[in-house]
Amino acid sequence: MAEQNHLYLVDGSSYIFRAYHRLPPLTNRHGTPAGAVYGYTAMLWKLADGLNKADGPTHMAVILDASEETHRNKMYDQYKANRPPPPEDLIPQFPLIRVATRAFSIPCIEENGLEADDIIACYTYAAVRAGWKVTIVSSDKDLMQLVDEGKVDMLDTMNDRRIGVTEVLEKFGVGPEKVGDVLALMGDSVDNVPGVPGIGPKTATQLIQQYGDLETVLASTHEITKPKLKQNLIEHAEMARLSRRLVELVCDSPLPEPLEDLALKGIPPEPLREFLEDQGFKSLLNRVGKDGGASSGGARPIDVMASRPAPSAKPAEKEKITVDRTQYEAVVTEEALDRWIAEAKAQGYVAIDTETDNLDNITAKLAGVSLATQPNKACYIPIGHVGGDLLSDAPKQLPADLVLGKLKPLFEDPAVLKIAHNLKYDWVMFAKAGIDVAPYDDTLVMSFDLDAGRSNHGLDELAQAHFEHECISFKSVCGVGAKQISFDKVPLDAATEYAAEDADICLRLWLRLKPRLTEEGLTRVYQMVDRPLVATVGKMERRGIKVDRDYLAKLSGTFATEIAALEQRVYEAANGPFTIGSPQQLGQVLFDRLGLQGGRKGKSGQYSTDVNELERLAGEGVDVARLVLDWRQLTKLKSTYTDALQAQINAQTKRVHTSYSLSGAQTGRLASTEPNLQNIPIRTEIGRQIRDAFVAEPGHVLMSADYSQIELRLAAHMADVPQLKEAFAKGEDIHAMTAEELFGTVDRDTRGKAKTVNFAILYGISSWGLAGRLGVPKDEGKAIIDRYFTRFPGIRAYIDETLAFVRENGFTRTLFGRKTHFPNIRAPNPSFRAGAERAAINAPIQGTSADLIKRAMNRMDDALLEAGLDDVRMLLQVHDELVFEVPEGKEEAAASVVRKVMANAAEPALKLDVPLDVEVGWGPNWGAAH
DNA sequence: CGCGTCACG
DNA sequence: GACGTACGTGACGCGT
Repeated sequence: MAEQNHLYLVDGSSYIFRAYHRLPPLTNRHGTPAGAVYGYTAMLWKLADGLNKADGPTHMAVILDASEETHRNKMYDQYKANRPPPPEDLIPQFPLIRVATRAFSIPCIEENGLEADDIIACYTYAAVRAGWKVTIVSSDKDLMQLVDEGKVDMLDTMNDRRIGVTEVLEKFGVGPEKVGDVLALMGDSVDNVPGVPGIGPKTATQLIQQYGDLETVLASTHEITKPKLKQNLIEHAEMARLSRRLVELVCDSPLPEPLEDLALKGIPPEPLREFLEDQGFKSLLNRVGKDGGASSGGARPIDVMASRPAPSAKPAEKEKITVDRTQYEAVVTEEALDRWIAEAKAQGYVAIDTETDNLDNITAKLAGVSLATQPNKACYIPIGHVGGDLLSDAPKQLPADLVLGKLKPLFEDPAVLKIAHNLKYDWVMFAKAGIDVAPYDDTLVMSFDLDAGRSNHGLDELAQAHFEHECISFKSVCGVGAKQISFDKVPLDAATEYAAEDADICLRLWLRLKPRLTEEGLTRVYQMVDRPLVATVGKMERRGIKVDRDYLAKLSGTFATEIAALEQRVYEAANGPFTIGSPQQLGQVLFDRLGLQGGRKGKSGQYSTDVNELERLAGEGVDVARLVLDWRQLTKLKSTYTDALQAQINAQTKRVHTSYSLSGAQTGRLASTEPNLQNIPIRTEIGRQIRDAFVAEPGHVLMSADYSQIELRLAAHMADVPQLKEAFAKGEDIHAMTAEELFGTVDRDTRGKAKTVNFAILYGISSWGLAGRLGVPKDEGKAIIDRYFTRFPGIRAYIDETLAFVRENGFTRTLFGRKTHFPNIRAPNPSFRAGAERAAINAPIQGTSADLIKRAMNRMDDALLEAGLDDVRMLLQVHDELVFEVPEGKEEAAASVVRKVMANAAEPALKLDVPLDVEVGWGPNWGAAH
């Protein structure tokens, strides 16, 4: 039985865009990063399911746009130039299209230099010549040119509508063979095809109906009576001809794969099941095998985002892997490099890692780049290696310019997902080389979002924890201590094993962690908050902040003099010299030599000499104690700030570049290191001087914007405390209001106490601790807490609910879904347990605050750009504060944008019951900006 | 490398 | 009744 073959050509690229915007669950204001892929998967299933049915496919292929420029760009550089970049949460879905298609065992075709429309045209003509029927699965009006009665039709799966000649006539008023002429006249704003001004669909159709084709219209302008139309046709004749060529489909290119290879053989369940499990598409998963494809009840939306109660009290089972390092390849020829790049493109994702000569990525130079496309399939591309010593030559390697020139299109290819572990480091390295890595995933950030509080997130540790695999250690490759060598001196074979393994492990980790994000309800915080932050923070680190070295040196000198004077006075008062900086010696001097009373010994058997103890003694009139306190303050300021900060000024940029750890704080906060710019003094006048060393470039000011009492506001919202919410709404003094509620009167004393109590609440209160802080008996501390809970019952409920949840689940969540795990919440040791409980009460509040400022940071550069303030630069984040460098004269404009972005950071995901108040100030330096 | 101390939010 | 005495960080100096 010679049934007629029927080829279905799926326009994958256009489908995913429409699915993203139009699928019902995706009108959801957050979007879901797998939503468009889900729609695509469901659509593909429905189509492939039609095998053996009337008018169903016998052959099928998905056609994609290769990202390269096409001949149309050469004709017209404005072609598709007005396309906005795809939405951020759509980008990571592009590569998944290929993965999904492969899961159905359906060919996926793309070709450099050809758009999907052209490939579709080529296949359509070829199939028609072979006597086949063709259905083009798309609703792109350009493709309507291909429709042919009884041979070629289109299928718009969004509306489940067949498009034949009748439908084309309906839409264009002309047959398919004239559609190109109509399009040429009316233009196409989506592809930026110019057309002729003043001519829209109606006029274009009317003209083509009257004259037959474009050339005849252009040759007949003398007959046209409307003067403006006539003039436009004459003036823009060339644009119309150009437009005609732009909409012309290429139909004579060789087929990348022969027609017969597109035969549909049903849907083998296995790769499909794996893909659906990986994506967490549960309702589709239920259909695998069960109905053998019978159910085409359409795609039932959607459980992508359904956050099932996660069994996350215990981490997932280990999965033992076998790493075969002999399969790794050192890439030293152009042919090999091209082969790896092609492999990565075909795969749609690639794990990457960079090796450098230096850990400081602001000054480091690239030693090489490793890629991994599949487990055990990884390579290392050396580009900056030198000889191991003066006598040996550099190994054979490709020129760095050539390698980076070839990697750039891959690393910037929107259809290829780049995966790295701690991408921020690599991102900065590539940014220096003019490469903007995108789209990307970061397995460090994924691991942090999934397992904060119950796991470390280093690649080597994760390899051990997830795969029972021991990575080659950096030390074994580069050595330790004085004998340590930089990576660019490591011999090529050892470098390849080490570097390729990192990319290999990273890829395997990604495969393992990715599906857990949806399963555990973490896609939002990952996709919308932490993942974009990699690039946001990378930019800030590269910018750095200017520090006035001379000023710091002067301050160091002043401190040194004062410290020396204090030392002499301490020795006099203590009857002899000793090492003041040694708590051990100081304790002995105070409590043994001087015989002071009340020395407390801790578990180390050492006297405590901390600030509380010394303050107590100083209050009792012990001069040494006061002198030591002053000495400590000054030595701390000198060693940690005035001296250390000078050494941190980068020789190349003359600025200080901190590094922000994205996984540093379990609550979701950032942590700043080398140097820590989140603990620059402010609380004392003498320490505050250090802030004046942070300055703006000439012609600029530093601007500081900070959230006012953000954690208390969030507590008011989350615990639903009407009095607090009302006070914030009215802009009242919140501590005074608390004092009124607690003590019935407001004065300096009660307001101070109320402030302490408010903070105690945020930190997980204990009556003992509060009593100690307030310096009152513990009974009174307890009474105050009881009164607080009576006045603000929501607080009690919040604490009880939070504790009940964390005891049940082992983790807490912020308002945006961020998890923090508390393995100690059921610890037998009561002190561990109590500590976990206090931390668990605090984590949702501190973490939500972190989520908010991160959202603001991710949006800031775009908002500034939109306001024409692209020369305003966000430099630092200090938990509830952002610091900017602003050109003089633009302060007010910048302040307004910054305030707006920060104040609206919760929206549109959340509507808070309290306003977020942002205080903005500026001046020549950080100190003056407050 | 652990501890104590102290800088910040 | 034991436990330890507020949440989250990072850097420095001392002493081992």
